[in-house]
Amino acid sequence: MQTAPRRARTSGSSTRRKGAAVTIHEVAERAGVSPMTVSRVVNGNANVRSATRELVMRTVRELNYTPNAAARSLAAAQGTRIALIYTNPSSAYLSELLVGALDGASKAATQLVLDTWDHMTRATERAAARKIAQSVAGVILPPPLCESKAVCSELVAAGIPVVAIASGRFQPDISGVRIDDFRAAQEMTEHLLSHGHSRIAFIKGHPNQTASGLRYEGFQAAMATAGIPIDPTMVQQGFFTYRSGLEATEKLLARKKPPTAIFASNDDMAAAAVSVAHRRGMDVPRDISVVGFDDTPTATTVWPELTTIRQPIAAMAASSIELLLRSIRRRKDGEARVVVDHVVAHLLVKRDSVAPPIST
Amino acid sequence: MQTAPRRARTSGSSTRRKGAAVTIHEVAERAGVSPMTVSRVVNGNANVRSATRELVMRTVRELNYTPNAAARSLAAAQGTRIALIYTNPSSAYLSELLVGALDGASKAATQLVLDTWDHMTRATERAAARKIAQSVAGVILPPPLCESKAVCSELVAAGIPVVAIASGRFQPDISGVRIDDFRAAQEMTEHLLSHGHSRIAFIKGHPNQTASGLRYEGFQAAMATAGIPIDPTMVQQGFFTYRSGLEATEKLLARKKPPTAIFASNDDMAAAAVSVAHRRGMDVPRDISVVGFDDTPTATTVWPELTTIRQPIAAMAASSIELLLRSIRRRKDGEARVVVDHVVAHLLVKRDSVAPPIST
DNA sequence: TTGAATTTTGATAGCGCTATCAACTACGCT
DNA sequence: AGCGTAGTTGATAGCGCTATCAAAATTCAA
Repeated sequence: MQTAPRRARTSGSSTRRKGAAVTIHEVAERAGVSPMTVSRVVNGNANVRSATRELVMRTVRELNYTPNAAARSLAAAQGTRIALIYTNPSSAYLSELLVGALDGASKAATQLVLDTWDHMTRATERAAARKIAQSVAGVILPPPLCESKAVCSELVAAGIPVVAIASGRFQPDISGVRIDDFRAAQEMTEHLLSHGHSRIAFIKGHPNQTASGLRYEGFQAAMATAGIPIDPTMVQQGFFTYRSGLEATEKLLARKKPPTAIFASNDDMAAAAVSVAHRRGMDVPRDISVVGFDDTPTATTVWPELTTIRQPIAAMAASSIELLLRSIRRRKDGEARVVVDHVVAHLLVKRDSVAPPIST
Repeated sequence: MQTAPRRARTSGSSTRRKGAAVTIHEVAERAGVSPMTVSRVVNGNANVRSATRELVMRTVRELNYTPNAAARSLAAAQGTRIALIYTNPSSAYLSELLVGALDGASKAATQLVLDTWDHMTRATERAAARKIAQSVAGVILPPPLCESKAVCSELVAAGIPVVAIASGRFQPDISGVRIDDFRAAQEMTEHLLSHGHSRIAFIKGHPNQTASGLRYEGFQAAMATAGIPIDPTMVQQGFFTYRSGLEATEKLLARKKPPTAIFASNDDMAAAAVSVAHRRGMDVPRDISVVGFDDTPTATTVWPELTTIRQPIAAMAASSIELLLRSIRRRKDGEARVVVDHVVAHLLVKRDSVAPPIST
């Protein structure tokens, strides 16, 4: 029990000392164990007798101890840096994603590094993945990067944990944090249905993203349940861009019997739909209802503001970091890679772009 | 010269050692000085002979040394954290701002903390400012927060350095990083003029932001130089929101002799102008040209893509961090507060929303 | 009951950096 | 010359935590 030296410092001459922060030594002393044991408990190491563990945990709670992040990462000599790699174009999430990730990172005292991978070939992506794998302990992959088999496999091969955000498919080997796209699309369709719409058009998302498929399936399911057959000409292929939304909507509204509602797979395309409707002299939502998906800033920028599905991107990013950290620690303790699929709740945000159809 | 122990470790048995990271010791050894001296140089401490300083700096550059953030904040017992406080609503900058700030922060091994101050009264803002001043060493203030006298004065009173981003006015007491809004607006107006436009309408920005005034003045100056009087009814008050742009444009286009070009003080309002024009059956840019300001994602989301002024927000955020860090260090060394006004270059981005007027 | 295999615990030695103060330079002065 | 005084530099001692390995306590088989 190295109580003596401790006492010496505590009562003694320690010239520089931070404010109130409780240290691991104080916890150790109070609990009557060594700092090392406290460290083990705090880090969830297995080899601690459960009686000891509980004693320490209680003390930690009593003293309200929080490990010092700087010291931890210094001692661990394992710069726990996490990379967030994004490909800008489609990513209207970005800012929220960053806010959440940064928040999670600073809570966990982890350094977050950003990387943009634009205009890359499959080969360059592979190379980049290999390179980043050497400098960070974990990677967060928002769409559409998380759909790239090349990137994922390279990262997994390098043995670092990966979390995919908002990826529709639950991939083997990598963990995911996402909403239930299927269910959300279903709810949105039901929402439209409940307003009395039946001629509902759907603008699909980019085919390279699995979420697109799930959203469409959710739509199909709701329509089927309502017993309304889907007119294939009322389903247009989009690519998540405003431009593609414009084109899809033009086709939809050029029909002799246009839809009374348009369900676009994301907000940008929904905004485009509103724009085209306006151009044709239609009022939204009086003449046609339009709904989007994602609740990006676009949804509240356009007028009328869009009814859409909110994904808690920030929270998702934050929990990705926690997830990553947990598996990094686990890996260090030699445990097996654990893959989790974390589904978080979405929310149907009702705004001003939906009304009952005129012809009801 | 404590070379001996150093050698021992270098050649010796050091069981745990991080990958490639260059340490302060390596720099010191190479430069033939003590680690302490390197530390002093890196931290910009004054008491180092300039010959020594340069030698060390060269070595640092040669070895590409980056201080270890964890070790630094552990030793200093004073985590150099800097806060980025934003008020979301108007801030379409956010994501770029964050990317830049994060980049700057990680380069400088500083922790960045984010804070949102929405829906606050002057009093709560004061309180929040006082509180944050205690937990961080510096603050970055993007608009519109940087225009709040209450916040600024509180922060300045607390003695912590503040950098205002993209604030039009150059405030005393706080440093700023911004573009030349006046000049940029002038250039944009000249651009329109050079295409043959003369009936140019202007949609002003929110009156509580100084940049709004400067942009309008730039417009005025260019028109004056061209010898074209400004029709006051062609100048509408906007508030940087899409909605306000909608209303302003409605008024503008309802006139018997509508403008041939609209210069909106930001991209959201310009996008709104495009939308209204479309609704009235006008083609952009054939029937009317529209230009924006800021080059936010909105500019490339709408169709046609907007000609606008690009502010290098990311770079501005990054240099804010550097600026802040420098004055934090300086303050620690007991030097006086230094206020700088850093004007960065803007860029006129020509896209598809401008064409010569039909009636020329 | 005893010895080996196992689990649990603690002492030691840093991680990379900086605060502190002592030591060592120049200088200018009586 | 002798001695401050300011300006530079370095040695020392941690910051709070964890990797490592040895010691101690426990379990289990024989």
